[in-house]
Amino acid sequence: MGRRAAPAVESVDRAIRMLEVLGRHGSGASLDELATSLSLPKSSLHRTLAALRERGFATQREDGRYLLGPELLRIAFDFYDRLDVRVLLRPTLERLRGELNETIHLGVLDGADVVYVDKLEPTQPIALSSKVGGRNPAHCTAVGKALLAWTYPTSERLSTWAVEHAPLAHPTERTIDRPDALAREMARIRTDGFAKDMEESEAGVRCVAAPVFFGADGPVAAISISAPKGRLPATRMREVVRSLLREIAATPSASRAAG
Amino acid sequence: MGRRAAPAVESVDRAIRMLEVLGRHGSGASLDELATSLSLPKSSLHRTLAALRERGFATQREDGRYLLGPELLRIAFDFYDRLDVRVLLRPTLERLRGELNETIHLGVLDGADVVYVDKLEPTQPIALSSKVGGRNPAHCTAVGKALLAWTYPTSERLSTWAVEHAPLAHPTERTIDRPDALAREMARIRTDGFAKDMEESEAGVRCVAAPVFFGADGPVAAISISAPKGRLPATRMREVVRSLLREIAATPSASRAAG
DNA sequence: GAACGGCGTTCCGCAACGCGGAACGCATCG
DNA sequence: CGATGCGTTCCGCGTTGCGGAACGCCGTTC
Repeated sequence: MGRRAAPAVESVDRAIRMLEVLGRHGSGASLDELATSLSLPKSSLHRTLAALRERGFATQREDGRYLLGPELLRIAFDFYDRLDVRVLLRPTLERLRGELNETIHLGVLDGADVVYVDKLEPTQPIALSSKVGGRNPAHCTAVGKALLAWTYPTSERLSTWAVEHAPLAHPTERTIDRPDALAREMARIRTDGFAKDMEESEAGVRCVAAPVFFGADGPVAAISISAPKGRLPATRMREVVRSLLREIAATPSASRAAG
Repeated sequence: MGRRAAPAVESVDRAIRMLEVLGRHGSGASLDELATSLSLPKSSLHRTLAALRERGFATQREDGRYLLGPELLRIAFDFYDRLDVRVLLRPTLERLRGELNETIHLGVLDGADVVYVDKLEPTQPIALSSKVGGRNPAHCTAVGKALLAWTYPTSERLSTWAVEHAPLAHPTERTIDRPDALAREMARIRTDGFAKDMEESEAGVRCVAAPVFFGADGPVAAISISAPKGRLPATRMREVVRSLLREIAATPSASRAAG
């Protein structure tokens, strides 16, 4: 960990570091634990903790240990609920379209389906039938697979999903719907960090997709780029994936928080 | 809202107020919006926001608007995941046993069942068969009903739960298992703020229970007090409920966050 | 195309505010 | 009963955060 520049407001910076430590202690942290892990004198900690307590960002158990407060949780859950992914990701989608000039989709998971919440079309002539509000089976689209891979991050949880929504549709001969093959595909997606759709939902159409997280465990949405097979040979596909991942990484809050 | 005493650390207090405002704007707040809603000069805001940004508690969109940052969400979700309800609520359970000298249970919801994660026994002779780790159908116990009422806060969501876990057990003649009656019971529980079990899971045993929230939307656990019918006539039941609600309210973070 | 308004950002001098060492109060333990 | 370990309080020093004012960069207006 490199040297950090002087914080803009020291007391605020300290307060946040305290919250980070408190967050790691599900059953509370003692003043001393905080003092050693933050290398701060107890009196300073105590003062700042008082400020946090006043606003419900920290609480104190009767035995003295400090906990993360309910207000912080409330604010986070609340914000998460009203996150407007469409507004937040619009600039990113536009940059991607500008760079690649292909169809860009933004989708979320709803049961067995993906629902498209936004779509940008390229200037080149192309007619993909999807539209905002439309649905597709999750397991045969890139957006859907990207969402599934991180929403159900183990084979067990994925297969629970699969049996709940069986039978899985099979729109093309390349659709992956066998449970074991699907599980392997998901594992691969998690390793790679993105999902592909090689004509699995529509003959002649390829897509790549990657999830956006906004700080949560599971993905909030996924972004995909779709194009006719002829415009997405393996080499261009790699470039497109690189652009996609770079733009997501450059979007405030979008990429997965560091573990 | 009454006059607030001088905050322990002004800059920290301001930072928190900023986070609260940011949390209300799912698609970002402009500097001016923050300035007016917090009555602070823009230069001060700017400085503090820089500190928040450095730690990922705020981010800025390319158009300048400020958002709640991913680190705050991460910390909150993370803490919530490792919340140790048993440790956190032990003191509360002990106070309740001290006050009432009855059996106290702490339970969480798991599918169709409640699972008891803690239990305190009274000094008076009584043998309730439950034990830590044990299970009971949720819909016929006070703990379970308290959890269901707020986990599935509408009749629709409750009936989804009910069909998923049908058929519902019917251990005593007073068990409520008809869907419409169950929905009415849940509505009543939400209005009252607590659940009763009038010999619905075991003949001769009454319970009351209330949920604990820890800042989230849904309850994390519920606390119940159980006693033979003879020791819980209507009048004592009211007292017991009052104690229960009071102790939960007095427990840091436990009660529902203000909307 | 000059003037304007609205936005986020930077500067800087004043003093308020946060800083931390030291002492305190209160438990528990040997 | 002294020793230890905890959270808490005090207080004088000087660093740090404060906010008014000015800046730079857009789009809009006339």
